[in-house]
Amino acid sequence: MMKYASVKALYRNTMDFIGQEVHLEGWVRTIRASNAIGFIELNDGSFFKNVQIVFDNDLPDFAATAKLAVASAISVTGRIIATPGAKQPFEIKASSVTLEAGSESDYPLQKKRHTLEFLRDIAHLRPRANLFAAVFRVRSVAAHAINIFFHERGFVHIHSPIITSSDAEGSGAMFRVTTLDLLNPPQREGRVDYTQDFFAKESYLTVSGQLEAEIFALAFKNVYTFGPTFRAENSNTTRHAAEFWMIEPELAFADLDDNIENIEALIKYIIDYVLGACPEEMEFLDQFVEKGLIERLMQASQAKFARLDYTEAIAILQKSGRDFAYTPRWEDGLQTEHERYLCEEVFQKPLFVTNYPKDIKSFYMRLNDDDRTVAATDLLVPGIGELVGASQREERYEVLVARMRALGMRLEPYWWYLELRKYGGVKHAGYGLGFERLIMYLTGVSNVRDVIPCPRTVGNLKI
RNA sequence: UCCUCAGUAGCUCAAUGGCAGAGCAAUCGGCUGUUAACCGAUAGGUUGUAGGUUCGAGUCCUACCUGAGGAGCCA
Repeated sequence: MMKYASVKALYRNTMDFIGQEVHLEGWVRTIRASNAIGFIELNDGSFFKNVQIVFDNDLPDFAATAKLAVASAISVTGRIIATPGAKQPFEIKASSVTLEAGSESDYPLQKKRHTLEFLRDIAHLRPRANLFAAVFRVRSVAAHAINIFFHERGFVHIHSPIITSSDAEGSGAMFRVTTLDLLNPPQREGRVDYTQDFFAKESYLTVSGQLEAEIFALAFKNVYTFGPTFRAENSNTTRHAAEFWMIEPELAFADLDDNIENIEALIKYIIDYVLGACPEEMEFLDQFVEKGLIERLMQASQAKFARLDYTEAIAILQKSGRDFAYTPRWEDGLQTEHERYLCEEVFQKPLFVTNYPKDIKSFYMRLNDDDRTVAATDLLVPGIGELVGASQREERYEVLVARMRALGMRLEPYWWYLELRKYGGVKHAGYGLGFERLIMYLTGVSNVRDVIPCPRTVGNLKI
């Protein structure tokens, strides 16, 4: 009895299929043929690996099949044969091969290593390359792991808004959202009159869902957001995209220590989940992208993350004897070279740096008793740098207002944020986890443009 | 935005200031078990763009464009 089979099912339950006739549909990854026998490697998208289809000149349209172009879509009927001793554990002896959609000879993906730069130029085809097949399945599985982690712990998933009227953190340039005619905008007293814009005020794409998440943390206790965020900064590095995804949990009745515990548990959960669910993908990444990747992740999952007070971090840097391009100074914060030294050389594992100077951190972070630092932490991981930015939030109304005034912020746009402090505004804490940076950490891929389906960076919006 | 490096065939790369080439891919042919298959042949070029130096520029100079890496900013 013939049945449809996914390639994943064939690999995961091979014994159930041996000797059976099955039907598959997928795309030709490679094909090679002589005048009497040929081999197709078929990928159906269900699994990282391909299945080998064998066809010989008993097939009525053998000659046409042997000339199939790479990337052609076909459906195949055939019998599963065990092939002990061969590179693949089993193969399919085809009794029929039907062309579903042809391909052309100028298909750019070859059976050889391509540069990442070239593959970025063909972003519409690169998911068919092994590297991206691995990366984007890991990305999907990691996203799922995050949702499971939080739901198992009773967190409520909040869909925070994409369009916002406030510059949430005072951080980063924002993309303006408008329906005004840019060639002839309405004006009033020499300036653009945004009261005539769609929302009757200035509006932007969000740079963070945090402030809105706080609203819901003070109703549901534990919440998280998981969605796109936008930064219009003119930054061009391997770690920055203009559009990226962020996970922003917010925990009420929680302080910085509770926050840190949650972060560490989340990251270990994701690592374990991905290693368990994507063994083929991780094996490939370990072999071709970063040697020792799996070992590195397993160690991170088992070891306790390091913790270091910021003031002590500066002292370590100053005593290191290293010739840094930027001399470590307490009031200047940590430069990339400082973070790398601490994380990759001193501790050699994920590292929480805590209690940063208030003057280099955002207004909403809770002031410590020393009056010069805030209850904030960055999680630094080897190879990536800052993976998570976290803080306990300033829940004391008067302290928050004083801080905002000191920074010259207008209070009016934040009226609701301040009001949260008036009505049962308990201590609470939260963090932002950059999802693309997490995927880089999990896959060993070193450029953010290669872990996001359609990357947006300065001057680059291809697809 | 700043610094550095690089742009030559579809891809990856050669070419001392002196005839623009190879491997892979493609196309055609051969081959009965391949798995980055193999063997033979064919085709493929405004050397990123615009100027300049020179008898002569892929090569040297200037500007610009594009890409990459690093820094700043950040997740």
